[in-house]
Amino acid sequence: MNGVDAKHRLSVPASLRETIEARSQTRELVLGPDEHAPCLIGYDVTYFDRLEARLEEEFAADFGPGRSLKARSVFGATEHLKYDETGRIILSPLMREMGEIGAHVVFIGVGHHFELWSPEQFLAQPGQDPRVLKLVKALIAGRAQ
Amino acid sequence: MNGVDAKHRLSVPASLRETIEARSQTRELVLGPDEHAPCLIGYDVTYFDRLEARLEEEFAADFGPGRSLKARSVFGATEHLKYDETGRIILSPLMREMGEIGAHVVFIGVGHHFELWSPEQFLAQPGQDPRVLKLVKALIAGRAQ
DNA sequence: GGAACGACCATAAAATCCCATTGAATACCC
DNA sequence: GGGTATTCAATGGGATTTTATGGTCGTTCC
Repeated sequence: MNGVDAKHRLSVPASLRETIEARSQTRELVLGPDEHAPCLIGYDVTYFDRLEARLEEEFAADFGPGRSLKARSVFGATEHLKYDETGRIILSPLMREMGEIGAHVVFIGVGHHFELWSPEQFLAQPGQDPRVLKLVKALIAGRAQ
Repeated sequence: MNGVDAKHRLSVPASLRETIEARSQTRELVLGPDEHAPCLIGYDVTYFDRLEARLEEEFAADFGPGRSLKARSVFGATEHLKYDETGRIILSPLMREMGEIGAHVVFIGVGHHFELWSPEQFLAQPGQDPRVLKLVKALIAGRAQ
């Protein structure tokens, strides 16, 4: 669990940075809303580019309204973020709103992408692994002191 | 959300300028009406060229009324705009009219293109992410003071 | 003349960089 | 093994730069 400071800066965990750099050869990541849960979803730029290409292909000859709607819902609220030498990104108001992000954030690695949760939202989510829940609870308790 | 001043100047967000310049090596963008939504749609010039080529392909040897109708609806009222050192474009009366643009504008990046909305029109559009809506509402409220 | 437009300069706020500190995990050595 | 250096991740805070935007001053074209 990492903190979000008064300047809305957030340290991306070093381990995550490592995999991002290995995959994309950049210090960038793409962040956007998750479609189904109150959290943010992030990936390296190569994965984003593949999504983009797929959509482009799918709607190749389609200048119609379907394209516009779909594209907007998929990409409309994503941001490309570079992190600096110390590994920090800045969370925009939009991201903070969509992820319901407060003073702390939980990073959850999920295979090819990762999720960003407010600890409270994470705990409130039904069907979580009790072991993970226990860990997050412990982390929150630690911060509370 | 960026403001449109009394001279109808509008700052293009720096992040968008960056991708435009990376893709097209120019400080230009193409702006036109969206076919199906009350907003403007913008591209870098290379994407515009690709759209043109795609249309050319689709209608190959067909010079009938369908082609010109489509061409008109896609390219009919577009403008090539250069932005200056400070990143501002000037919105013509036509653009302001077609996009129903008033004192403020919402930029939405959508993969290879972007959209320009009047905040009010954006809110009125069905199927939007409620979290984005909430933020835009807050921005409008903030500007209203 | 004067309205519209463009090239500049000015400024406040926000983003970004840079250095310092904390603190935990690891390596090292006796 | 116990205690102590060392490394590096995470973070705090100030300095610096960039962004968005307001304003001024010529120019051009009716």
